[in-house]
Amino acid sequence: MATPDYTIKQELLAKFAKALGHPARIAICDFLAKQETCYFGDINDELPIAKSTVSQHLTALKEAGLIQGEIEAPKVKYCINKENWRLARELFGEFLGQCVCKTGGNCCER
Amino acid sequence: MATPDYTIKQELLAKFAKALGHPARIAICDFLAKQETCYFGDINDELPIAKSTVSQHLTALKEAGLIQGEIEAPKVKYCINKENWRLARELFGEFLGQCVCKTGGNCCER
DNA sequence: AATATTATTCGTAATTTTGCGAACATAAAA
DNA sequence: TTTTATGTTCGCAAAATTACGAATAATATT
Repeated sequence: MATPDYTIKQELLAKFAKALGHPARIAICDFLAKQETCYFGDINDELPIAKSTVSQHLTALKEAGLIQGEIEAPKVKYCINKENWRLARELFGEFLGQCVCKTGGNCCER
Repeated sequence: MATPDYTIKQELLAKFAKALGHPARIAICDFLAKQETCYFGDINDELPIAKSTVSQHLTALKEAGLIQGEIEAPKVKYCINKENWRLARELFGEFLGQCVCKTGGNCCER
C-alpha cells in the first residue's frame, strides 16, 4: 500500500478543483446548470473551440463525476451529476469556510 | 481587444479552481487555515515532496491570490489571503449552488 | 569575515494538458 | 442500402505542470 500522502478529502477536493480549472469547463457547467435539455451540440455551440476539444472537456468533467452523459439516438444528452455536485458543494464550502470565520486581517501583512 | 470567450467570473473561478487542483496545494491551504505561525519550513515539514516543489506550489497559490508571503529574516511567513479567500468562497458558493436548488434526480438518468 | 540557516531559482526530465483536423462509429432518414 | 447527422476517437504538436537536486541569494550567528 502506498503512503497516504494526503487525505481522501484533500484528494477528492483537488480532483473536483482540477476538473473545474479551465474556463471552458466552468462555462459548460454554467450552461448545463440552467438548461433542461443539454445536447452536445448545444454545448458545442456555446463554446469558441473545436468540437473535439469540447468532447475532451466533457470527458474530463465526466471522469471527475461532475456531469454525466447519456446516448440518445445520434445525439448525446449531458447534465450535471447532482449527487456529486452536492458533494463538491459541501467539500468546497467546508474548505473555503475554514478561514473566513477568524475576523480581522491577514496574519502576514504589517 | 481579444474576443471575450468567457466571462470575468468564469475566468476567475477557473483560476481559483486550477490553483486548488492539486492535493499538495489543498494540504497547504488546510495547514495555513489552522495555523497562526506559518513559515515555509513548517509547511515543508508537512508535505512529502522536495522543498523546491513546495516552493513552486506556494508560488502557484500566491499567483492565484489565495495566499500571501512575507519575508521575515531568513524565514518566510505565509498565510491565507483572506480577502481573495472570501471572494473564492462567494464564487464557488454561487457556482456550486446554482444546480442543487432544483430538487429531484438528474435529467439524464433513466 | 566566515559559517550556518532558510528559502528561492535554475536546469532538466517526464508527464499531462490543451487544441486542432481528419478519420471513424453509430443510428436515423431517405 | 446509401446518405445524413451527431459525437467520439485518433494522431499529432505545442505548451504547461510536476518533480527533483544543485546552485544561488539573503540574512543571522559565530
